[in-house]
Amino acid sequence: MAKINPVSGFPEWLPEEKLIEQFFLDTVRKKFELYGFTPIEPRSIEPLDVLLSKGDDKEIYTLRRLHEEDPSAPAEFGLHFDMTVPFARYVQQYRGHLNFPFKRYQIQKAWRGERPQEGRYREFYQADIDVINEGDLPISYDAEFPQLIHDIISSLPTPPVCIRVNNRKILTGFYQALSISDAAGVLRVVDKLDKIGASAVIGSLKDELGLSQEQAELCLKLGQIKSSDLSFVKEVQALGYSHPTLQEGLDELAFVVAASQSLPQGTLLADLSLARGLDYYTGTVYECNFVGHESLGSICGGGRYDNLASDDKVKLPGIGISFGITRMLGYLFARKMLKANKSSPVTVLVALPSEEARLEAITIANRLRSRGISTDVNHAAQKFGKQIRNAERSGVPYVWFFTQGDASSYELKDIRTGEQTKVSVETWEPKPEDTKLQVSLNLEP
RNA sequence: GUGGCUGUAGCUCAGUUGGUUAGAGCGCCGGAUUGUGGUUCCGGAGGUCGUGGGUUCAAGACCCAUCAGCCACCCCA
Repeated sequence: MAKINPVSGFPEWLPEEKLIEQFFLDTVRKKFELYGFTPIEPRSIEPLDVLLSKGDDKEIYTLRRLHEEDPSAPAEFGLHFDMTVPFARYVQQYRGHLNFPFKRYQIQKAWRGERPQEGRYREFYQADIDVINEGDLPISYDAEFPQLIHDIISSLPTPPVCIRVNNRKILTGFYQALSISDAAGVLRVVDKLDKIGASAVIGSLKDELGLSQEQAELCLKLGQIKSSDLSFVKEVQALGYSHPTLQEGLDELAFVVAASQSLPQGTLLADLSLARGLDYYTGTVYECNFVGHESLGSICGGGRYDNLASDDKVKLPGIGISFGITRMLGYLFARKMLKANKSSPVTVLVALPSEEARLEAITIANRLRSRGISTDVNHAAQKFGKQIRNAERSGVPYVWFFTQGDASSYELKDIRTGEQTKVSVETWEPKPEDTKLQVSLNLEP
């Protein structure tokens, strides 16, 4: 092998980190199933025209064969950059085999060619849930997602989440009432309010989009409205403009906010500057941050799309959100904020007293394994001190000692307490906390 | 994709205006401790200074390119 180097944007975890990642993925998966979502795993590649169908400004990794007949021909396939667009294709393709409303989850890697930095990678896990229906999808589905997001984040060893929510109809309806034609442009600018500030938003709206001073100020005022309860409705109405789409959006957002009032204070915030990507969202949009770690950016986001999977005859509206698992982990790992109780799946290390005793050690290990206890045999007949140290370094909680040919000699040392007791290979059981990976959040550093 | 900062042992970092054999702490390995870890003490290994090229009598220090990490833009998980 030639030079070994990392590849920019393609993170690789160490074993302890991978165990933690697996813990995150498992936790999320169980919650998804708890809420009634069913797994699918569409292929990682899509025809380029599918990937580009909702916008052509994507940074896509394309795919080609080394021995292609015509190496200069344009690539036909690309790696998917999210789960939603391929899901829409999947639903259309298998519609006859699916039951609606179809609630599915996908936990897969996605690839984007963007320039990497912390929290932004070229290869990363997304944990994605969507519900899609034929005909109409009631607003009550929109209202379920904040509860679900809060439940999932609460079950992970991360900082608490703040879920910001908005409805695109409020923004587009309001802009129509103001006779603004370039709604998408305004969305893009107002979405940056938190980052660039009020005066820069006004400036961009006027200089780049040609809005009048009055239009720009009204767009800004709308975007500055935030509330954790229903008071945003009156604030919007106080601006003095009405439009059917605007009213529809207000009603929907009010429903979502009202349904989420049982969440802890500060978890849900109606934020009328929130717009998100321009490609397919048509109604409710969500975006989530870790409280106190806003610089990381959004760790979960999504929304409602009414037209993504629809064709001329049948409407297939859907709502989906995606959790940025790799983004969270990269950030938490870099700050050493995650602590695990073990760094190896092994529960028991059988100490090897001599090379001649190896077969017996393997027999002991296999007995334990047959009862579901993850067991390893030390690789060499080292001094016991070293064997204990090996266990300690791998995060293995127990070391099993025996004298060759003497089944009554079995003793088990808990290396966390130093305690050593006589045990039987047929009856000893580890405590649940010994076998189960536990990850905790360390906010101190 | 655009712009900026950074890159010296496994890790965190020193390294004078370019000058001979590149250092420290932690970690790692061995021993004290003759088969039961974590403390202490003693000893040891480990670096073509990210990589490639250039300037110079001389480059870890300067220049160029490239790769990687981070930051801002862009976009979003």
